[in-house]
Amino acid sequence: MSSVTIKDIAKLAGVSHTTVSRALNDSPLINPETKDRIKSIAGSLNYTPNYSARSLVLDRSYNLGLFFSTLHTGTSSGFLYEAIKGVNDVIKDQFNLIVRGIDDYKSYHNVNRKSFDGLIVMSQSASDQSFIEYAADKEIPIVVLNRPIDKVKVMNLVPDDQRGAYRVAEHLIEKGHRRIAIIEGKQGFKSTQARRDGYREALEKHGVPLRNEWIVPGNYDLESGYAGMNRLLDLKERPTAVFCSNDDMALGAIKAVTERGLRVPDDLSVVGFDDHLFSAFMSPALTTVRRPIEEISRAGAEKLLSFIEKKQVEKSTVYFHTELVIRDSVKTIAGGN
Amino acid sequence: MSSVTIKDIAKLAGVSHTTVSRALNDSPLINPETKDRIKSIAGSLNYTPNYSARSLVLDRSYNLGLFFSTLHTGTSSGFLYEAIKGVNDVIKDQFNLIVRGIDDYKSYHNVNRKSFDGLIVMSQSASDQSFIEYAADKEIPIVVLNRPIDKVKVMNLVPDDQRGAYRVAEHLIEKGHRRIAIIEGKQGFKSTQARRDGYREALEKHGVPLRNEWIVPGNYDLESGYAGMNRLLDLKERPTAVFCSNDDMALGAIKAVTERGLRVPDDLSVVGFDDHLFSAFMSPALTTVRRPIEEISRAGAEKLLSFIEKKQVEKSTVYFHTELVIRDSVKTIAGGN
DNA sequence: AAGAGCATTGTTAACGTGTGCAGCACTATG
DNA sequence: CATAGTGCTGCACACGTTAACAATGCTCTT
Repeated sequence: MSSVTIKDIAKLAGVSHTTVSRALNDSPLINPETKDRIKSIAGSLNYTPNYSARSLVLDRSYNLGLFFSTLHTGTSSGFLYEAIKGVNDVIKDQFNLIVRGIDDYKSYHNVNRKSFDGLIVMSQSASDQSFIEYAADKEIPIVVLNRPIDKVKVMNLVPDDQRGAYRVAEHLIEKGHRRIAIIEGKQGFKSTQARRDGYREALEKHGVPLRNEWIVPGNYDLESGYAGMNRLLDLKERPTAVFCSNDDMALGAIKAVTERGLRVPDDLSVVGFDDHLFSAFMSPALTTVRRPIEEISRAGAEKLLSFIEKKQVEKSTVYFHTELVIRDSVKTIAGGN
Repeated sequence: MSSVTIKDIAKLAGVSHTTVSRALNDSPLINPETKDRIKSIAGSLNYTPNYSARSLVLDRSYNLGLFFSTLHTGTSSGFLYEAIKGVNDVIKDQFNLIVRGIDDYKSYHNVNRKSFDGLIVMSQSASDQSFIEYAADKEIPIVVLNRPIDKVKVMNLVPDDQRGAYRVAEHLIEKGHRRIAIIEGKQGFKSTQARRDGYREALEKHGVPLRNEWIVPGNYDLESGYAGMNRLLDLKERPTAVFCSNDDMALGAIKAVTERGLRVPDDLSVVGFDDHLFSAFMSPALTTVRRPIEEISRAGAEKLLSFIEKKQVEKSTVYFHTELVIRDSVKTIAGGN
C-alpha cells in the first residue's frame, strides 16, 4: 500500500505529472474536461498530497505554533483549554496546531520560518521575552497574547488585568470593606503585577489603608491559595476581605476558611480573578473578574492568519475588556474598618 | 536573511554537501577533524536543517497527533490538560505535538503516514471508532487511550472505570446508604456506560434496590449536574446519596443542593468521578475516584515512541488502576433505607 | 613492489511537488 | 495565405536533504 503520487495519476491519465499538479490545484490553464478526469482518477486512487514535498517547494510548513510559557505550574487547565479551543476554532483544517511549553526548549534552534508558518504565544511570564525576541528577529509571523510586552514590537492582544483588579477591589470597598488583603500570583508573571497594581490603585484612590502583612505571595495554584489564606488567618488583625489573584487560589483560600469553621462570605469575603468554569458553581458562587481568553485567542488566530496571507504584519497592542462578575462571595458590611 | 543550507556550509568548508550532511549527522565515516570544522562553521552560520526536505527523503514527518473526540462539550479542561502534559513530558523535543478534535475533521484525508509518524487518540466516544479504524487501516502507528475499544485491534490503555464506579458505590452502601441515585455521563461515551455498569453491579451485589427515577441523564458538564440534581430533589422520594459520573457534574449538583438550603453531606451525600484538581478543595472536599489520565498519557506516549522506533506495533488492552479517594462528601447513616 | 584493504570524500540520483518556459494545434485577423 | 494570438500541455529544473556507489589516496601485507 505504498502511497500514490501525482506521477501515478499522470500515468493512468496519460498526461504529464505537471498537468496533474495543475489540475489538482485548480489551475485555469487546464482544460476543464481533463481536469475533471484527473480529479476523478485522483479520487478513486485515494490520493493525498505529500505535505513534506509541497512544503519544500512552496516554503510553507502548514504548522502553527501555540506556545505557552510553561505547561507546568502556573498554567491552569482552564487557561490551556480556552486558548486551544479559541485558536482551534479559527484555524480548522488549514494548519497543524502544535502545542508546546516554551520552558521545555533547551534551545530555540528549530523554531524558524521553515518549521512554523506562524506563532501564537500565550505569554504569561517575562521569562519568554527571549523567545519572543528570537522569533521576531527571525521574522516569523507572530502574535503575543495575554501578556503586555515591551521593547520588541509585535501584535499584542491582552486583557486589561489592571482595570479588572481595580474594579473588583473597588467593589469590595463599595461593599464597606476597608481591611482588604491580597494573595498574589506567581512571581515574575506580568499578570501578577497588573493585578497587584489594580488592587493598590483602588485602595489608594479610596484612601483605604494598605498593610504589608496583608500582602501575601502565591503562585496561582490551589495549594498556594490555601497556604496564603492560612497565613492571613493566623494574623492578630485579620482582613475582612481577600482578593485572590486567580480563581484557583480563591478555591484553595476558601478551603482554608471553611476548615477553621468559618464561612464565606459571612466571616470573610473572598474574590477571585479569571472566571473559571467552576467559579459559578462553587458554594458560595465566586465574585470574580472575567478575562476573555477564548475570545483573545480567537482574535489572535485570526490576526495571525491574515498576516500569513498578506505576508505582512501589523504591530500594536490591543486591550480586551475585563468584566466584574458579581456573585455571592462578598458580604456587605456596615461600618468598614 | 535567506536561510543557510548544507551547500552553503560545503562551499565555505571546501567539501561536498554530502560530507556536510554526514558530519552534521555524526557519521563515523567522516574524519573527526573535518567533522569538527564543519560543525563549527554550521554553528557560526546558525544553520538549522530544513525539516521539510529531511522529511521528504526520510519519509518521516516528525509529527505526532494527539486527538480528542471533541474539543467542545464533553472534554473537560482538566482532562485536556493532563493528557497534553503527560504526552508532552515524554516526547519533549523529538516531535511536534499536534492537537486536534476528531469531530473537527470533515474528512480524514490528510491523516496519513506522511503527515503523522504516530497517533495518540484520547478516545471518549464510540463516534471516533471510524477514525481509529481509518488510521489503523493506513497502518499509522497508533495508541488509543482512555476508552476500551472493540473490533479493531490496537494498543489500548484505559482506566478501569467500572471497577472505580463499583468501589465508590459500594462505599456509599458501606456507609449505610440504600437510596442511591446516579447522574449519568454523556450519551454514547463508553465511560458513561462503564460507570453506570459499576454502579449497578455494586447495588445488585448488595441487594440494594435500583429505581428508575433515580437514574437521570447528564452530559459531563457542570450545568447538567446542576439540572440532574434538581430533578432528583424534585422527587417525592429523594435519594440519600448521589453518584455523579464525573466531578464537574458533582460540583453542579452540589450547587443545586446548597441553593435549596440543604447541605452536603448532612442532608445529602454526593460522590464524583475523576478526582479533578479542584475536588480536594471544594467544600466539602469531594469523595471521588482517581483516574490516572496523566499517567496513562505518559505510558501511551512511551509505547508509541517505541513502536515508531522499532517499526513494529504491539496490540493489547491494558487497564490502569482507578482508586477510591475518600473525603468529606459522604455521611454515615444509621439505618439505611 | 604490487595488490588488498581501509579511511575518507565526492558523484549522482532520489524523495514528490510546483513553475518558468517552450511548444503545439488551432482560431482569428488582415 | 501569412501572421499573431490563444488555449492547453510537456520538458526540465528547483527545493534541501540523504544514501548508494564510485573514487581517491594511503597503509599494510606478503
